Amino acid sequence: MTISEVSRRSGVASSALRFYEDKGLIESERAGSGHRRFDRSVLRRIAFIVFAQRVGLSLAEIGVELAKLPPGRVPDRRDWSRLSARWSERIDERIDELERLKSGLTECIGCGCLSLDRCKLANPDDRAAGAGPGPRYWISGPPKS
Amino acid sequence: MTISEVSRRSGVASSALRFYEDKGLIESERAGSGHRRFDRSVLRRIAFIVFAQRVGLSLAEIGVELAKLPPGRVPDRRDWSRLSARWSERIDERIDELERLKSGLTECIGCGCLSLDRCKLANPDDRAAGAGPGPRYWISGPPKS
DNA sequence: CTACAAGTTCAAGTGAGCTTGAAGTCAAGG
DNA sequence: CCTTGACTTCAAGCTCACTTGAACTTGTAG
Repeated sequence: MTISEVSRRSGVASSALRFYEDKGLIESERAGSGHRRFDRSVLRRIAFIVFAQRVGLSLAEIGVELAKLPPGRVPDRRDWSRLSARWSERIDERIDELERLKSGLTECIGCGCLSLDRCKLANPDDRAAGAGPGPRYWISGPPKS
Repeated sequence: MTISEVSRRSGVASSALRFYEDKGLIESERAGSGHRRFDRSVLRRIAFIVFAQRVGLSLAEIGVELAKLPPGRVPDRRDWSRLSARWSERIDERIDELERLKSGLTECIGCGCLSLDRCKLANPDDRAAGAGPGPRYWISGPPKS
């Protein structure tokens, strides 16, 4: 398939596909002309990438996951489901967080408890500031996750 | 409170606080020295900002929400809960999406259906590509949301 | 008075995830 | 032969959410 066909069928812009290839997330061969030719199996890979992004993984993390697929052959159902297993956890964690946020939103911001340095919801690890850059460690802890 | 105290109590870096003030998300007065002095109520505002970010709102969207708070007085419980109401929807949508992703992950990527231009899960609006930049319209539809 | 920490502004840098533009190549149709 | 359009590379640009650095002023402790 040409890059434009892959783009059309996947909904991902050609520029993004080249970008992904650059990053090693997908592969292609070259026609004599130098044009990319993609195998149909790339569509499933792209699907995985798109899904994983929605789940909240970075492209780097997605790359790590994709690297676990068997090299040299087209991955089958079981290869994919092995990868998928780790997602479920991730998704559940995220859902849990959202549930916590939802209740915190009424129980915590609505009431008077939200002093931020006290509130268990906002600050579950009781961390002081300065333990890292910006607010991004908040609520779900340091980004080992 | 000084900026460093707000930073310590909120867990948000001073630079981020200045950034938020620049963006109009928080306010301060100035001591004779030109140093910022924050009212205690800013902590709740910051809490709201941090929470809202975790829920997935951009700072711009958060600004719009915060602008709905009554001007000229410290917001009370009811002011906050009015804002919060719209969150619940947003959170629920996001949870729904994650649930869909979770099932799609086993039902769709695991099996053979994931052709991306067909799969209802990946492409619920049956959109062709080219309808926008990048893969970001995927799965949850165009960003009117 | 001297340090020094903490504050200020403003400009520039960072990283993620792409997009856009310039300049050029290649294949097919008229 | 000429145009058109799809492709190529490479560099630069963009948005978001901040961070960092330079240069400077203020407040506090000894």
